[in-house]
Amino acid sequence: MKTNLSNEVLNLVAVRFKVLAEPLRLRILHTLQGGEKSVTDLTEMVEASQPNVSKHLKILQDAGLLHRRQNGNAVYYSIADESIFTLCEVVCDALQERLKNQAKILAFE
Amino acid sequence: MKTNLSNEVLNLVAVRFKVLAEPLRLRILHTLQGGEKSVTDLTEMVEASQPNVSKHLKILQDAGLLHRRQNGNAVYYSIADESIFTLCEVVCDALQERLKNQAKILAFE
DNA sequence: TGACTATATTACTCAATCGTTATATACTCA
DNA sequence: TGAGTATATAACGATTGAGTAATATAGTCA
Repeated sequence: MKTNLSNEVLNLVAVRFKVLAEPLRLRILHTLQGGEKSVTDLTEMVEASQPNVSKHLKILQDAGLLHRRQNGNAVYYSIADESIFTLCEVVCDALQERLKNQAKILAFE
Repeated sequence: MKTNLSNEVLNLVAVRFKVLAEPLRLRILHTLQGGEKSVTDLTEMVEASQPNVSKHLKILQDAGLLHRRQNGNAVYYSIADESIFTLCEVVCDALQERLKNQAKILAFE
């Protein structure tokens, strides 16, 4: 990536990161990695209140990360953008690398 | 990534995303992609106040993203974790993909 | 040492956002 | 239609974080 990113693009990227910067939203996304879930399912699985889950689902959907499907009384959400898992993976790898280096430094002192 | 991420790990990932969720910090990182810069240089290049830049530099350094080198009166910062550029790239690609699909949908309606 | 420069820190204001409680909306089924 | 269930929304209190202005710290050089 040698591109010269404009401020506008960086703003959009920041917005995307902001959406992913909430533990509960990450938990929701991670849960949905197991496939489509209803709001009730999610509410139980992520152990949060229903209004709170609904609010975060809206944020994730507005960001284009989730797909919404209504069936009768229930609403089902699923992952619309798989790139988020790549992002999490890259972050996890970087964090592991960092911890490994810190451990190395500690061992030498 | 089929791993079952614990809440603790997701919290750490969220923290990392939070660090990257500020336009000014992204601008600083992007500027540093051109190589090590002093605080004064950065302050001019990202067009922000010196105290503000210093504050964000501290946040980025605490997160392990930047390396700090002091030479006399000046302090030089450089990228310590290249993975951030991968992250930005993945986000940019996803945003482009999304826009492309939206354009396609508009064209058919 | 004293003036100057570079960087960091503190105290403050303002805006954004999380989670909660209460309530609204909308679908289903008897 | 009316009761019951599922989801969304509104209003609120509390916290967090960005940017600024003022100041502290620390290095350089005459």
